[in-house]
Order: sequence, then structure tokens, then C-alpha cells
Amino acid sequence: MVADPSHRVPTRWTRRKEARPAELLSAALDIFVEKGYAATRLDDVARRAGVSKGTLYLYYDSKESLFKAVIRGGLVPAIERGEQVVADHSGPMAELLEKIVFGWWEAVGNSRLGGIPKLMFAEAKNFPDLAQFYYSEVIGRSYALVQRVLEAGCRQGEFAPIDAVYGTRLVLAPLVFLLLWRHSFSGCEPAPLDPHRYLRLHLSLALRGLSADAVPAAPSPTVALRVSSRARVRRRSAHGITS
Amino acid sequence: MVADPSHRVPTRWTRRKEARPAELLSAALDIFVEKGYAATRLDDVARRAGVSKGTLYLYYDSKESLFKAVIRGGLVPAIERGEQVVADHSGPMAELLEKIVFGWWEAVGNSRLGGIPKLMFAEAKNFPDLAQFYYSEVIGRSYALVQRVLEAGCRQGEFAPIDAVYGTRLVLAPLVFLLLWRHSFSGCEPAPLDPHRYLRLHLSLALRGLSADAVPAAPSPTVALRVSSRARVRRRSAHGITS
DNA sequence: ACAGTAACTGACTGTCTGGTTAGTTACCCT
DNA sequence: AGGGTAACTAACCAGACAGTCAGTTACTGT
Repeated sequence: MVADPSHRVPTRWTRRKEARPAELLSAALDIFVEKGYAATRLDDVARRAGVSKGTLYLYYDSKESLFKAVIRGGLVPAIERGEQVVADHSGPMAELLEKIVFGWWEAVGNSRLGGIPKLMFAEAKNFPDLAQFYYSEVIGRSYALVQRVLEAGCRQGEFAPIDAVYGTRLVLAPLVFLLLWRHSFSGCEPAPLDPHRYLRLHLSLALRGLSADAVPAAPSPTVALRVSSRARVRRRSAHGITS
Repeated sequence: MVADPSHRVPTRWTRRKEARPAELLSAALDIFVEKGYAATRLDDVARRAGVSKGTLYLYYDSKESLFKAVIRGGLVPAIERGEQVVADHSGPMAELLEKIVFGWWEAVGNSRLGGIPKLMFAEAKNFPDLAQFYYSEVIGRSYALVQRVLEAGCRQGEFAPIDAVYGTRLVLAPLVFLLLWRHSFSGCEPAPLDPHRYLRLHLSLALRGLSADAVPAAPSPTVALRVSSRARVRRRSAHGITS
């Protein structure tokens, strides 16, 4: 009920050697994100892709190789685009940092891929091979990317001297947290977290913390907000996902 | 081989109605933290406690009720102690914040309990009842606790005016992240993360971001470090952690 | 000393799922 | 048009695990 053999109705199934891998990856991403790695049943993945489990095994050796293919086809390219952004940038590092954060949000955080990090944190200890793979393919590269930005900022006097390794983790921790939150407890809280507001406040606090020179007292959002009401943000903002 | 029936060797087992619940909880905490909720086998919990699975069911109705008992007996009391610390405090809010962070680290982060949050993030979506329970018993109370501190700081002019709800999340995100990291990828990275160093940097950056008045340029570690090994950590005034 | 009882055991059930494979069927090629 | 083959299916293992319960055994009270 997903596959579309383009008007080839009367037959029981259709040969589609080319299209299957991508369809399987897409289905796998959905189910992995929804259920987690261990709890994902390959039967469900196959069914969502409109094939039988046997077919899945025609294209991927095992659950693990299927999962790795999902990472390679989804997160890794996103990181490569991020690396390109850093390479192409000229101007203040604070600006680059904003570009990275919001770009990440559009490409990863707010997409289906955003569920992967939670999954990895959840299962890393039970599947050390996957953890190692993910660490070298995704985490390591992401950290290196941001770390270079911080170091450049320090070097050219824009940021105060700081431990770049730990600083990188502290800059990224709230991003990771946002992802984890949205894929775990977001349904439990009465007023949903507004990601843009959260990210803006994080950037303004962090840049104030990092900056070399003293800055105006109040943490100033980078963009003018229409709402200043402090606690209990009531504004429901019925926008679900896309901004 | 764990239970110690105190010199009652010759017999196959001993009645110990009083001691069992606590022993089971302790064993359950170990296994839950090690494997996660879904992957925990009650047989393993029972074996670690030195009893059979049937005995476990004598004391706890189900896997879920066992887990809830672990939370109630471990995290909830820790939060209550935190609430006491806040109630008893007098002095600057920055100081109270430090007290909370490092106290949390000793009581939760660096103890066996530190594995629970990762587990909850991991399984929240698959076990909505547990998530709701955890949200109201643990997360909600923790947030409220820190939020009150931020609000007090703002009210008395120590902190710049800020959205306390989002600020609370941003202050706590790196703590949660630290916990998740240590229970997931910590084994993957070559140089292990030093928690104290990490927490100190977080506090100094965050307090600089929050403070009402401009502060000296470099983020200053609260305590003198013996090593500045990494990139040029600028360190100035070494004022003590607690007053 | 011994009967009553409550703590405890361990084998059993039903269900679930990763992975396998024998068999079926759509498509291609001549 | 019909044989060959590769894509696909479906039924099938084997192992695992939450929860149950009939039976066993340590302790207690008299």
C-alpha cells in the first residue's frame, strides 16, 4: 500500500530492482526513528516498503547493515553539506555559528533524520559496533566542524580564549538535547517547546558567554521577537513541524 | 552468589521477607541502567538479587511496577534533597546554582542513578505510561526547582531578565547531555570527558551569559587546574566553588 | 516435635522476531 | 510463444522472554 507499480494493478507484484533500495531505506528510517533500533521489526520495515521480509534480505545483509545504510544515506551527506558551508564562509564566526545551528535545524533537527541521534544514544551501549560506526561517521565529524569554528574565532580575537574541545560540546549539547526531547518527552508536557525560540536564546546566551569583549547586559535575541512574555508562554502556535 | 544469608550455608535458601525488596531494587537498578528498560530480562534481575524470577513477582507485580519502584526509591528522594537545598539557601543565586549543579553531580550524575535519564529518553516513546510517570515525578520537579532559582535571580537583579522557562532548559541541557554521553558513547572516544572540567566551564559560560552586568572577558574556571593541556585555557581568579 | 503457613523455586506457556530458504512469478530475450 | 532467470514471497526455524503456578522448603507458634 505504499509502493506504486505505476498502473500495473492486476499483477501480484512487480520487479523493481532499482527502486527498492531507496524505498527500503526510507521505510527503515521511519520505523527506526519511531521504535528504536532493537524494537524495530524487519517485517514492519518490509511491509511499509510494500515488500516481504525476504525481499529486504535480498538488498541488505542484516538489520545492522540496513541501519548503517540509513546513516550513510541520510546523516553523512547532511554533515558534508555543513562542512561545505564552513569552507565557503567569510565573515564573523558568530555569524557562521548561527548559520550552522539554523542550517542544522532545517536539514536534520526538523526532518525525519532528527530521530536518529536519540536512537543512537539509546542503543549505543547495547550495540557497540553501531556506536563506534556512528561516532566516527557522524559525531566526530560534527564536533570537528564546530571546533574549527570556535578555534578560528579565538584565533582572530572574536571569541575569548577558551578550551575549544569542551566549548564545542557545550555549544552542541543544547542542540542534541532539543532533538532528544522532541523524540521522547515532548508529548508529556502541556506547552510544547518552540524550537526556534529555544535555539535563538541558546545562541544569544552562548555568544555572550564566548565573546571576547563585554556585551550589553540583557541577553538579546538575534531577531526581534513579537513575544516578550516571560514564563508560561501560552501561545500555542499550531505549526507542527515545518517552519 | 550475591545474597548473603549470614552463615546459613547448608540450606538451599533463606526466608528474608524484609531484605528482598531493597535487594531487588538495587539489582534492578544495575540491570536497567546496563541494558535499558525493554532489553532488561527479569531473570537477570532476579539472579543478580540471588533469587528466582518467581520471587521477584512476589514483590513486584510487573516489570513496570518494578521500574517505578526504582525511580521512587532513587531519583525522587534525590530531588527532594535538592529542593531542601534550595529552601535552605541564602546568598547569591549564582552560588546556589553551583551548589545545585555539583550536588546533582555527586548525588545523581556520578552515581548509579545517573543511568536512569538515558534510559528514560531512550524508551519514552515506546512506553508512554512510564514517560508520563517520569515526567511528573522527576522532570517536572527538577525544572521547577531550577526555574525558581532563575526567577529569583532575575527578580533581585542578579541576573538579566530572561525567559525563565527556556533558560532553565538551557541551563540543564548540558547536564543531561553529560549523563547521556557517559552512558552511551563515552567508550568510543579516545580522550574521556572530564566531568568536573565540563561542568565548571558550563557554569562559567552560563553565569556569564545570565549575569546582569558585564563581566571580565575570559570565561574563568572556578578552581585552579593542574593542567591546561588542551588549547590555551585562559584562567584567572581562582575563587572557590562553594562559599 | 510437628503442623501450618508463607517464602521461594523452577519448569512451563504463549508470543514474538531475526534470519533462512524452497518455491512462485513477473519480466526479458530470442 | 515459451524457456530462462532473477525478483519476490511465505512459511519456517531457533532462541528469547514476560508472566504463571504447582510444588517444595524454611521458619513459626504452640
